[in-house]
Amino acid sequence: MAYAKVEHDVVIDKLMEVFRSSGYDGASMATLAQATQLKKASLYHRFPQGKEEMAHAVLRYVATWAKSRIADVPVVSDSTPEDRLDTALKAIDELYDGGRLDCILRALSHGSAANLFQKEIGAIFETLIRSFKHLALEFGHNEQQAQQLANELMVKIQGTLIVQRSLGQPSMFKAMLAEMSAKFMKTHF
Amino acid sequence: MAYAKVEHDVVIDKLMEVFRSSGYDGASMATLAQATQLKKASLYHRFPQGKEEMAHAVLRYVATWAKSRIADVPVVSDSTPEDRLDTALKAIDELYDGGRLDCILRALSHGSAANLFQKEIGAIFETLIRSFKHLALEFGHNEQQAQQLANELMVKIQGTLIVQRSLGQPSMFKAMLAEMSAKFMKTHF
DNA sequence: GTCTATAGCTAGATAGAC
DNA sequence: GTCTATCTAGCTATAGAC
Repeated sequence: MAYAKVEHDVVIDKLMEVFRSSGYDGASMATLAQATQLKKASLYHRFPQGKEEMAHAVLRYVATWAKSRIADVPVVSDSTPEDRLDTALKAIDELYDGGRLDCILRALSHGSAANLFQKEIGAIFETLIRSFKHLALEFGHNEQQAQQLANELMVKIQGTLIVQRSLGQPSMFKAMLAEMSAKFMKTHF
Repeated sequence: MAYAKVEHDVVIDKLMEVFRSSGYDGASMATLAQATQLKKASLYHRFPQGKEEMAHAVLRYVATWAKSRIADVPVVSDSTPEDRLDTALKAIDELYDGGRLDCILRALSHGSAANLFQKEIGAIFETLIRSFKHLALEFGHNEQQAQQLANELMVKIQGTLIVQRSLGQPSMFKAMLAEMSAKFMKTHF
């Protein structure tokens, strides 16, 4: 590639920001160009298929993020399960800026994008669920409990983002993460 | 009004269908006209402020629905709390067609609509939460438990709709409603 | 109240200079 | 790789006949 890799990452990050806040249909080429500080024609040079290719690139970035920040935490670390859960949930908290930001996966799941990225988005959700399920197993939960906890975490992340926004109560997200953390650590006897 | 009221309701229903599936930004006047079987100019006659006024009308309709189908259930009925909870949750299940449909409140909460309808949408969420909290109190839950259960139900409705769609597992929504129903009925001692 | 027709604009996308 | 300039299609919105 002829352009610097770091700059490409910055472009991806800016594209993600626009898709996340505006949605796929709400993100225009003009907006995306302004955010990346590139002209529209330059964006088409990097992403010949336009918006759709940009969204794919963003989702590849998110998939990489999920693997490195969530899935690979148990692998690279030799710390306790408590530490690894804390690290993973802190990454989630950071990703959504304490619940203030929309979820990019949801933003690319609706409107005219409903069927375009379904497969990639589903795979990312599955990666996240599998990762948190493994963590739950480490705490001593059985197979079914671990699966339920991981599913519940995903559901509550998505649901809390929506309800918190609509109710204007910015404390819900962090409270939910703390509550779910306690649920993971508390094995039932 | 010069047009029949029943027809107006049909128009509102079709508008809601488009906003829900396409989102606010994805819903074009052409699409809205086609869905209502009216021409664009006729839509502007009924809704002089265009899309924004249509969305407001849809949200007024949803607020009425929430009051009549959820909030007023305890009032109009002299049945048991179990029956009333069942009726309310069946209304929710019907509203989302078993989790297959997007939530209109979420569809009108993002993109360029993010700040346009926040107040109305928040009020509808509050109505729903208040209603389910009252139901929880009837089952003997204390103030704090009832509030938590009602919040959890809202969060799980929204979150399950998203996760179910992305994972392609259409059974999650009904299972979640059944699980939450059990939680409402089971008072902790 | 409904329609046809159209104005004025912005969308996504491309050509071609540098 | 980046840019200016431009195309066509679709968008919101309105004028005015019936």
